[in-house]
Amino acid sequence: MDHKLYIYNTLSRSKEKFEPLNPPFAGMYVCGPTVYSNPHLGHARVNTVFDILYRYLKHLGYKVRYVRNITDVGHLENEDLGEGEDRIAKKARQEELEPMEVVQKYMNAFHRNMRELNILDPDIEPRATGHIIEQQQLINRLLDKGLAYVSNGSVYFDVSRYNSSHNYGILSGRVLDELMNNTRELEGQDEKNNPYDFALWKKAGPKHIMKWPSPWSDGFPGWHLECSAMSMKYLGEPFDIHGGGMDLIFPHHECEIAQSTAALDKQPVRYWVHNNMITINGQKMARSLGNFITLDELWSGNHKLLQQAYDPMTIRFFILQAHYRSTIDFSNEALQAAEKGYNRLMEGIEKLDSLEAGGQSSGIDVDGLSSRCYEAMNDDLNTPVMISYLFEGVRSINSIADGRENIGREDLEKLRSLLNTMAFDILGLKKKEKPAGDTGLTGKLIEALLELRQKAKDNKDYDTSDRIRTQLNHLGITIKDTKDGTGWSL
RNA sequence: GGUCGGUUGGCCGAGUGGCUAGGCACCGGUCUGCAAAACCGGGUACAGCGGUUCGACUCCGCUACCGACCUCCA
Repeated sequence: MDHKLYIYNTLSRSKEKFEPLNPPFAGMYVCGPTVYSNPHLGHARVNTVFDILYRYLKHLGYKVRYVRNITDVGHLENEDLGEGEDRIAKKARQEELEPMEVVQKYMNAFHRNMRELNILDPDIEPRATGHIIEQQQLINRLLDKGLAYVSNGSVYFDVSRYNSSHNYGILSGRVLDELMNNTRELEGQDEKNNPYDFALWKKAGPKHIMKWPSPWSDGFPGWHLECSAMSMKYLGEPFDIHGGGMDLIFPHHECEIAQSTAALDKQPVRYWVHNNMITINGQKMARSLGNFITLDELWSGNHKLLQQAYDPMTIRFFILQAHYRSTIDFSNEALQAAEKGYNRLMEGIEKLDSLEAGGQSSGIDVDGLSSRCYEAMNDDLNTPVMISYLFEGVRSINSIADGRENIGREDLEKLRSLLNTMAFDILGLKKKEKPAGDTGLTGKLIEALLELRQKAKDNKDYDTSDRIRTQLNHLGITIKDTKDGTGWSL
C-alpha cells in the first residue's frame, strides 16, 4: 500500500505512519454510544471523525473492517455510592418501558441521526448484550492467569498485580501510586483489594433487571469488558486501530489495555486514536453536565441556545473545519459561518458542471492542488487545511466562470474529479438537495417567472422585475444575475 | 492536589524558526438599472515577561488565565 498517512497515536504521543498488521486489510474499532438518551453534538463529532478515517482508509485502497459497538447494558449511575442503578434500567423505569425498548428507541434515533449526518454504517455493530459469553470467557482467561479475583459474587481486575509485570497507565500517563492517593474513598470498596481495581463482573442487586447467569453470580459485565471482548472477537488479537473520545482514555481505554494485555500477553491495539471534545462556553458538552444539545434539536432549532435550525451538513462541515484533536467551541456565530462557508463550497462545486474548458489553464495548478489535499489528509487527517485548499479551487472556478481565467480540458476533468473525491467521497459532504418531489414543475415555474422578470428588465420596468425578485426571495429562492443569464437557488 | 493540553486578528479556526492558511463578519473597488452573487484589494493576529538565534507567533524557562482527565461521559 503506497501512501504516507500519518496518524497520531495516543500510546506514543506522536504521529506514526499507518501500517496495518495484514495489509490490505485494516481493522478499526470505535466506542459507540450507550443508548439511553438522544444523541448530541458530541456523538456527531466522534462519529464524523472516524467516518473520515474510515472513508480515507478505503479511499487509499484498504479493505477496512469498521466495528462500532452499541452499549446496551452496563454503566451504573452512582455505582460507587451504592445506589447502583443501571442508566438504561433507570430510563426504562422513568419512561415505563422494558429496558430493551429503551435500547431500541435510542438506538433507532442514533442510527437515524448518523444517516442524516451522512456517516457510513460500520461493517459490524455488535451489542454488549449479545456478547455476554465472550465477556465471560475473557473473565475466565483473566482468572486463570491470576489477574482477577472473585469477591462476593463479583469479579475484579487485580490492577496492582498486573502493574507488577506491566504498565497500568501506559496510555493515560497515570502512575499507580498517584492513583492510589487520588482515588476517592468510595462505598462498596470493601469488596475490592484496592480502590483502583475495576469490575469485570458485577453481582446484580435484588432489583436489577438486566442480568445473566454466570459461575460467579447472576449479574452483568463491567463496562470496560465489552469493548475488549468484542473488538478482539471481530478484529483479532491484536488489531490495528481503536478510536473514541478523549474522555475515554482514562479509565475506559486504560482498563481495556490492561484486560486485553493480561489476556493476550501482548498489547491489543496498535494505534489508539482519540478525538477532542466539543465545548460550549468553554466547557465540555456532556450529557452528565446537562449542557448538551441533541442533534434533533439542532435540526429543528428548538433549543434555548439555538438562534436557528441547522442542517446536518452544516454540522458536519463545522466539525471538519477544525482538526479532530482540537476542541471546538459551539456558538451560533460559528455555526452560521460554517453554514455560509459550506454553501459557498457547494455552489462552487456545482458550477464545475457548467464550466467550459478553453485554451490553456491560467491561475490554477490542479496537480499541485491535488497533492496538497493529499498531504493535508496524510498529515493526521488535517481536514481544515484540506478544506482551505478546496476553497482555493472554488475561487479558481469562480474566476473561470467570470471569464477572468481559463482552464484546459484535461485540467477541468482533473479538477472535477479532485473536488468530487475530496468533498463527497472523503469528507462525506452531500450536495445540497434540489427541491424534492415536484422539482420539475417548481423549476419550470421559477424559470417562467424569471423570464417575465427579464422581459420587465428589458423594458426598464424595474418595479415589476424587483417585485418578482422580492417575492421569490420571500419564498426562499435566491436569484443570481451573472454574465450568462440568471440563475436561482433555494 | 496530581497528570495532560490550550491561550492566534471582530468571530471561528489552521500552521510554520524567515515564504498570503481558510471560512464568516467588516471596509473600499469592479460588474449590475439597483441589489444579491462573483471577482480584486484592505486591516500591521499570534496571553505576558525573560532567554536561545542573524531572525520566534513558532524552540526553552517563568508568570497569568482557561480547559480535559483523575467518577459515568463521545
